[in-house]
Amino acid sequence: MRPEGDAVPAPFASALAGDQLASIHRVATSLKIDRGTTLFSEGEEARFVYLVDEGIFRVSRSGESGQRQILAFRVPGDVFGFSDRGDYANSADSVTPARVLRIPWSRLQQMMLEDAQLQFHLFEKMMRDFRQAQSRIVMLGQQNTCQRLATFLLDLMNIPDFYDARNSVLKLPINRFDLADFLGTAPESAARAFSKLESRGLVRRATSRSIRIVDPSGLRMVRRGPRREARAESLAAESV
Amino acid sequence: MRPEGDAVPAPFASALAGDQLASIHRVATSLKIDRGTTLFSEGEEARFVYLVDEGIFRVSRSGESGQRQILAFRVPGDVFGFSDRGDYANSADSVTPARVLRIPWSRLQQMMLEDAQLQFHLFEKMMRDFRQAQSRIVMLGQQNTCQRLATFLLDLMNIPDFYDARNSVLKLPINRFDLADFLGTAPESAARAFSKLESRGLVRRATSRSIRIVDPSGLRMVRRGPRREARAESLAAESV
DNA sequence: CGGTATGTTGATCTCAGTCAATCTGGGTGG
DNA sequence: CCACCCAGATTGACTGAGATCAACATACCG
Repeated sequence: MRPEGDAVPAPFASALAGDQLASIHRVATSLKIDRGTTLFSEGEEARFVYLVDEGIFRVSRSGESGQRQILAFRVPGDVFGFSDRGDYANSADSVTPARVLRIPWSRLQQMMLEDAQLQFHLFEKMMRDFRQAQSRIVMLGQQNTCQRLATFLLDLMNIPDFYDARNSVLKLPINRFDLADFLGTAPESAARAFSKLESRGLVRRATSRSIRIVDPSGLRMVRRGPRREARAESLAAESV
Repeated sequence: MRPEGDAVPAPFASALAGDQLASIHRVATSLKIDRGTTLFSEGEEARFVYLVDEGIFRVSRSGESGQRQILAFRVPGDVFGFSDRGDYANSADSVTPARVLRIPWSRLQQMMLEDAQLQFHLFEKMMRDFRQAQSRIVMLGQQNTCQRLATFLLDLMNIPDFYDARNSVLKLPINRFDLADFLGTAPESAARAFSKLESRGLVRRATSRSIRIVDPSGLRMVRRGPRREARAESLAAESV
């Protein structure tokens, strides 16, 4: 069993081999995307799959009552937009200026059947996304707001684009509204969670988009939650 | 866009073709499993993938503090036990007496690379599981306990094994503890949610494992939640 | 028939959602 | 260049859904 195991972020785990990327390029279109662009919406006919080249995308699903759940953020190397019986099950918009490869699903499907190796890469990507989704189920089912925020911050810290480990400065790619919809909380609760982590000396807010990570292992403690059995009192003094 | 769309349950969506099943049988072992048997636990070396033949399995992940989140129940036709960098990320136990095909992952991997069609079937299964996981993210992130229970019941109603549509009787395959860990609530909250649905005349509890579905469309209303805009008062009277 | 595990209900408390009131920083027009 | 504006962020006060603790009911099983 691996010991502590912060999840390895998807983009760095398995990139496509050069020739596979090349064959994808032959059927794909490279697109420059402005910030805030909607690539597709739930219920639309799913004709394209997208491979992120640069930038960040937000994959979300909305209930009829205005609630929105952000399912995942997609960063370079990630693939999204697979069809659910012909239609998109989710929506996707860019959070930053971005560049993607837009791949016709019919062509990709064809290529997957012809190139089992390529298909296997995509299978592994899908497996990773599945794992990631499962981790989010645990987060939403078991953790309180502070723990969720700690989890989110620790996940981001694995991505060099966002975390300057030298200065312990973490750049947040999203605003509080998106963060709240990702964590499944109200924006106010997200802000309060930041306050709490700050008052415990684990992080320090510089701007709303940039924080200093003061105590990473403290963050990991928060994520794990208080030990229920055996010396629960050591961390039970929540009321600081 | 499809209109109302209760999700099609996994096992009936795409079964493996006969010859593919046959080739899997050649490398797999069919196992009879007693109720309550642990197939594997988180962190163990992931040497086998499992295909459910009969019975129900529980896939779960546990935090250090004793909390357990049930990620999914697996029913006949479902595949589970894929490795996360060599190890199982989750645990799996049988909830009923069961029968599975145990497939060595190395052999399956090999077969997937040789038979792109077979691999594609597994890819589609994985995609469906991924979708299912995303739906659970939405459930846990956005819905209250009653809505979660309604969602669960409606999902079960799509599986003929559990739902006798003729008599509107739904068999629950699990106890309240498992249900609670699945819904991400306390067992008491699950019981209270049942009470509430019953007091609203949507279901009737026969035994703790068998309920009569009185008003399916009412259940769907609960799942959707109150319309926030436009005539919110029509359903806002929660305090019955 | 006890006896234990499960299920339900009641009472209380806590966390997080809601509403409202500032506070802040970045962008704009004068 | 500066005053203003406004969306986003934070904090406070209040409230409600759900967790927790405790009591009781029921069912299952030897």
